Amino acid sequence: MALDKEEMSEKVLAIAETLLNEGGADNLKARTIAEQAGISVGSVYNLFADLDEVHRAVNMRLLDRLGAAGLTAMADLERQGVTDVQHRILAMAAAYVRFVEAHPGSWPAVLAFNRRRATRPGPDPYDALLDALFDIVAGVLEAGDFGLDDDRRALAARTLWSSVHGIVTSGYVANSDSRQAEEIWHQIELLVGVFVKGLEHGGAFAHADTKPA
Amino acid sequence: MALDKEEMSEKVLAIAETLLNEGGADNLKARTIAEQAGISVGSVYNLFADLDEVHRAVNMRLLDRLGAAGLTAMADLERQGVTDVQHRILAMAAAYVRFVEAHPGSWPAVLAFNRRRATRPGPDPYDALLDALFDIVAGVLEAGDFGLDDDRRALAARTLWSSVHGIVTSGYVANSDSRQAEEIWHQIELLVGVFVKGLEHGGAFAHADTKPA
DNA sequence: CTGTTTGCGTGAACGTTGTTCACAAATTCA
DNA sequence: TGAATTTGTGAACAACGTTCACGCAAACAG
Repeated sequence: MALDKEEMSEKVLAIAETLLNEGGADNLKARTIAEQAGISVGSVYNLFADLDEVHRAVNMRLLDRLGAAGLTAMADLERQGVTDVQHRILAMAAAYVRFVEAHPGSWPAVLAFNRRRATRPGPDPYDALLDALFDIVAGVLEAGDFGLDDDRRALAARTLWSSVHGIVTSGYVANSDSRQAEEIWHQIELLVGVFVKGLEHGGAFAHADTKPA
Repeated sequence: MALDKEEMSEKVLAIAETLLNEGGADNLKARTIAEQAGISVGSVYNLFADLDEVHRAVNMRLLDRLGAAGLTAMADLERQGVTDVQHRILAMAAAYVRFVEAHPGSWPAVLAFNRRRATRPGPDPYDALLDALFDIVAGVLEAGDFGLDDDRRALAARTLWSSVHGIVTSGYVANSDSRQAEEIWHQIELLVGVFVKGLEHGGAFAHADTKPA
């Protein structure tokens, strides 16, 4: 009858995700988790080393779902026979925006947590998940045939996606009016349009001789 | 002999800035401030309502300095007679990157704090400072003569600067290797190059008919 | 000059947090 | 069944933000 260790971990993570989404990182408290899960505080620390591990696990799940949403969006467009690069990038961005909007509290927590982590040894599962997103974008750019070599295409993918990310996070810092959502989408449309046009005209190779000091 | 109330506030802010820069937001503790400033905990709360107000004040100073750095960079280029849009945008971005690199601990704290604040009534001094940065970029774009109306130019400025911001923040989440700094600058060069090329070829008006669901 | 008022610095104290740990219960093994 | 091992428990600890009754010193009134 009693829940398995793994099942209880899942329950704890589900509770943690709800708490994060409702009140941000400060709302993730050991005692609240224990109470809502029907276990004691000590048991939480029996399942996870500390709250950081809980937070990390929740973030992993979120990033996993985000990657899946991106892949789904791409698959949908493929089914419709859409091959236009601009359309596909915009669809990826739309999936990203939808995801962030669906997790108003926990997505900022993902970023804040990710920024706070110390330099750890070994390959980071975090980076692996983010790289998966970059790879999707790079795949779309590959179909665009802009005459980019692999390195330059990967650079362009990271640049484009970091830019989308910046627009979304900059846009959602303040009040989340509906005007805000419109502004964000206008910026994304402008970015993607300009980016594709720029790549078509070889802007990726336009080097200026200014360097940072 | 004893410090003025204003002088003590300055001292507290200087200490707070150092603490934030060294250990992030979690390192801003009332007792540490009190100890280093040579006053009691209560006195800190006599000068500031709570630690959030201290953090906010530190962030204001940082944003102020960032705006000043941007203006200085523009003035320097003007003195050299540089009017090229790409050069000027890159100089702005370089100033931004330098600033973030100079404040490895407190700049993430600015972002995390800014993201956490509740919807407050009235005009936000935060937004005012950020708008000042956008205005500088918009001014540079105005000199580019891309055939943009005011609204569209403002949108382009926000888009471009949010993108730069995204590249910088995405790049500095993990280990701050020197390779990381190079990657960031490559992305910024690519972004600005593509952006300018895209604007020159009317990419800002290239609308796709895909909309978010 | 003295008594009063006002303002500010003080640090003990409160409530809440993450985390630990000695112990009890339960489960597994021999 | 008895022993051994694992798992669950909640009281206890340290550290945190924040408050507040108290005392001191300066400013003011008479």
